[in-house]
Amino acid sequence: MNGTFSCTECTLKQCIVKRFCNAKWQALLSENKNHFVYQKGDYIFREQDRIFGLYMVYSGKVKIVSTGENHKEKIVSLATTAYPLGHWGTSVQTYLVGAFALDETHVCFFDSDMIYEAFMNNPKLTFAMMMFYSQELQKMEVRERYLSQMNACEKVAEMLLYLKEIFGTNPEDQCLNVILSRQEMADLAGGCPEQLMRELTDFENKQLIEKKGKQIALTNIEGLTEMIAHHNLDIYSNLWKYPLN
Amino acid sequence: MNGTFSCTECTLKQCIVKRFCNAKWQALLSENKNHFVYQKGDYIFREQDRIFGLYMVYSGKVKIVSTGENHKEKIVSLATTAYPLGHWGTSVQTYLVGAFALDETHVCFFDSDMIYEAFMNNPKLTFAMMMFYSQELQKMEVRERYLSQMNACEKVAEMLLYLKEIFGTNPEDQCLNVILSRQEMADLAGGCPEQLMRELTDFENKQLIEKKGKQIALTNIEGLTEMIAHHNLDIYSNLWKYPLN
DNA sequence: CGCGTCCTTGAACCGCGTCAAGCCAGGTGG
DNA sequence: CCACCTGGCTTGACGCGGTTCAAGGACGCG
Repeated sequence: MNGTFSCTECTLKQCIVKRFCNAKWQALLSENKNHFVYQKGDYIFREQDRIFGLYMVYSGKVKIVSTGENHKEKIVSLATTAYPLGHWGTSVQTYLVGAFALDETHVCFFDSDMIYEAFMNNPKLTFAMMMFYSQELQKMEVRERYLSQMNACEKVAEMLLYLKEIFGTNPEDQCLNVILSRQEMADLAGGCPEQLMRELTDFENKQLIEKKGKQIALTNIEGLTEMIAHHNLDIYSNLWKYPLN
Repeated sequence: MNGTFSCTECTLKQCIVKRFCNAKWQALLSENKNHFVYQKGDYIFREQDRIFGLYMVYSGKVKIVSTGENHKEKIVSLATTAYPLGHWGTSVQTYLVGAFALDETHVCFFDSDMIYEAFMNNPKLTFAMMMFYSQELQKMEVRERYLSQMNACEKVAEMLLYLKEIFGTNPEDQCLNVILSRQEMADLAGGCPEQLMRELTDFENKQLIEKKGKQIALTNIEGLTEMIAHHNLDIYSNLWKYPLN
């Protein structure tokens, strides 16, 4: 697919391009952008890949990963609709992280030259993008602190709430709208799958969650929140929300 | 001090304002900015303080901290000349982190209204600031991964190299150009002072460093780098450098 | 039906944080 | 000028949490 999705006709209200570009630039970007579709399990880009432009998620679910020794992965963040991917920059030429589709994912792609011109001609777009990065960085700083101070059980609780914040839950059965392997959940919580397992069964015994096959229902969100409240996360309620609302 | 330091006459080449504002805006900002001096031990701002504008470090040494339960601090980053402090934003009204002077520190302060106008009228300034945040965020993502995978000894090595990267070493005796308490080093490495101590004495026995009172001399930087190289930090060499050079 | 992959649980080891006690240095007051 | 005191530094011993290792179970697919 190429250029089949028009920005001017796009109904995505959160999109930063849609919101902060004037009509002329919306049309210009729309004409020249690409629209790609990735299947569950595809890499959108990998660590060390060259950067050619800016990816914006149109729909779907993405994990952002960084790989350590022995190919041990850490999921450093999650992305969905309206999130930029991989933090495009001009001085760093290659991605330091990888982006992986957890589900069928549609992305818009703006090549570097074009998006640079857009930034130069739409101050509000550049400003909004700066705000986005600035706020993500603030969150990350607080996150660095609490991840270093939480124990395994708290990290798992935090992970579940983070998943809920980004992908949401099904209102009917409270199930998370995403399916991850135990390994992936451990990569996100920052532990090993065995320990993750123990915490999950423990949570189930305490009736905080319910395991339904690969699905997880969050039956007591307040209970989970209380478990980690003492880490000075009163800011938690809006910590992981999309920052430009 | 107020308005005594003129941007137009400033010789600081790294300053983002100096580099990316036109002459007219340099003069305008210069007239209306404030210049503050903080002594060693002063807070520039604390967590939860209201945000009134943007701080830029003119000279000195600053630690950025986040506080957890029982007032346990984590140093989430360090800042020196030309670094913005606290990630000014319009939607978040209060700082999520605190900034603390480790040494006599001079800062320029631009109030929110003024800096907003500057951003709207100087696309290259906004763009450069966006790039700064974008790159800091990338570093932070990789950092989140390796901090979660390193053991105590590696974290201490990483901390020492980070200190060198930001504040540098004295070419004569290789001593770090900054003095921190054991507690602060532990807050930075993400451990307890006792463990930090053990690693430092261990490093000294291995002739990687030398303790000279409160000073620390890095006598074998390559050795320290090798200790953590297996964490896929080949990007380390420029990872913590000031990103806009 | 058989195989493979992931999930799950148990057991053992060990790294590191906690606690406690001694040490050293710098500051203060007699 | 020296004795005392206080706060940070240093080292040792202990115990717990979590990772690792190993084995059995469940599920899906050919």
